[in-house]
Amino acid sequence: MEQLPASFFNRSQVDVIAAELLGKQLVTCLNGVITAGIIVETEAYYGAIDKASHAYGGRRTKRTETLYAAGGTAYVYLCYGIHHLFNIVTNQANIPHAVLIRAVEPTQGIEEICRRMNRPKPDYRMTSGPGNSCKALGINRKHNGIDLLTSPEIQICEGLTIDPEGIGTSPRIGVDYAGEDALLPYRFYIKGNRYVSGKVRN
DNA sequence: CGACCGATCGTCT
DNA sequence: GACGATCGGTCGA
Repeated sequence: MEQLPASFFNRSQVDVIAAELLGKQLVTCLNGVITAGIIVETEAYYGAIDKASHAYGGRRTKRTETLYAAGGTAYVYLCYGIHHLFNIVTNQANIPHAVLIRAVEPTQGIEEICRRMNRPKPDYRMTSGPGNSCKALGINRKHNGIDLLTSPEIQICEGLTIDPEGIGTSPRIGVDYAGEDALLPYRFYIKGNRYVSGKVRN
């Protein structure tokens, strides 16, 4: 499987990257077990100028430091004390853009994914939502800061080509605190895909 | 269905 | 000491 090059992640428009990540494959290899899925839902976070971003206003803390790494770095953090959320840092170093992976459609290692999610058989809810996607693919805070271009554990690879008309957009989910920035159309998803989270799927 | 609520903890104030 | 870029269960209609 062919990995995406650094030039894909180093670009300056994170919303364009978020849309183009739809259809790509997110692959993990943990203890020799491969699990993978097609990315079907993403959100773009525009860094310093985006009130919904952890790096709004150039905010730099121990946690957000990862966002300032070069494009292609993994940013993983714990949300609500329970869920891990996986992001891909984009743009050049010191520009804290990131794409949140909100849902994937499983393609490899489905039995292992069922085991991790404690389900007897495959179910479209298994990998719907950012917390579930992380758990299903075995991603956790240990992966924060790793370079996706060279890591043996997590890779982003070529996948399906998605027709622009098959892509839906909407405001981002769960960012009401961001004022007017909560309205920006920075959520992207594959229209009609079963694994897309939330109500808006078409 | 939709609305509500509890779980649970790292991070920042 | 407060608060989430969430999830799954429960309750009522």
